Amino acid sequence: MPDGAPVTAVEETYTISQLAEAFELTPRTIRYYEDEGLLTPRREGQQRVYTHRDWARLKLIMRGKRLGFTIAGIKDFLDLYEVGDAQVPQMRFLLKSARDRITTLEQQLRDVQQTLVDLKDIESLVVDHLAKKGALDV
Amino acid sequence: MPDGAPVTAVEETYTISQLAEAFELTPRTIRYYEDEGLLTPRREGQQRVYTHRDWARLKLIMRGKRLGFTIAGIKDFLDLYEVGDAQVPQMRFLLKSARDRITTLEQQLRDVQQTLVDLKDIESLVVDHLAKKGALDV
DNA sequence: CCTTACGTTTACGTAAACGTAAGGGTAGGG
DNA sequence: CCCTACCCTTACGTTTACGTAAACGTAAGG
Repeated sequence: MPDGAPVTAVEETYTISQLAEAFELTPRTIRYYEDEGLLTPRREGQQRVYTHRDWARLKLIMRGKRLGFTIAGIKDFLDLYEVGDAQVPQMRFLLKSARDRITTLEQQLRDVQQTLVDLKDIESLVVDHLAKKGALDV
Repeated sequence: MPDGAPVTAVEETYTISQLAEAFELTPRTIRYYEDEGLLTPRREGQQRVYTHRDWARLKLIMRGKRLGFTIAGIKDFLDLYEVGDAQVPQMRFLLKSARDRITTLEQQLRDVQQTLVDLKDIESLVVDHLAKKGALDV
């Protein structure tokens, strides 16, 4: 190992369109998330430079979207992951936020499970119906 | 029991504002759902008359909203419950819809569960932090 | 008869989450 | 040097899911 080589590898970075393609978004959308404070990429001149940290955040953002959260809701959620450097009153606030969100997620969990039960009932009902009609291929 | 009494009780009905209060919606919202084809109440003169069937549909609508579905998505979902009187091609379509929706719901289930794990981690992390700082009351 | 409380329709307003176009900068390749 | 392919900002357009206001009908109560 040559002298003076950095201990940590040079961090891998991404352009906006690389991120866009990876997450099947448009650059416009990613800039929008920045406007809303969900991402804060470094700048090189005018260009945005994204790191694996932004990548991770985008994964959380996409998950939040699949759960039907609003962008503002996702922002609050992301803030919860930044607990490290918070003072006591701020941490109390975060704790309450986290617990509130846990409550609604537990409701959502029940809703998803019940809906899955309903849909599977419907599915077998339809399959039976089709079977009787002689349209046998499930 | 006097002669000629109806076998089935007179069906209980609701006004729009009764439904609105029960589900914490506004009448405007309920009329909107009608515009979008989610509800089709009977009319008495000009007034809408809702039955327990509409009540049940509204419960499903609210669940769909908690799951982050769009109104159009909820409409498709409600249609699945109306399988009874469908012809074979229509039933094939419904079957595919149901299965698609099951797939995304199973993804949503995983998302909810993972997010709950994350949030509970964060919660205990914050609690520990507060404990160390002497702010002991959990 | 007048007010209050409900219901109705029609229609414009609004917030959220982007899409889309206009106009311009920069780096590399032929 | 020009073209292509990116990047940027600014700003107006669009869809969804209602809110809100106007203008009116009707039945009950004082």
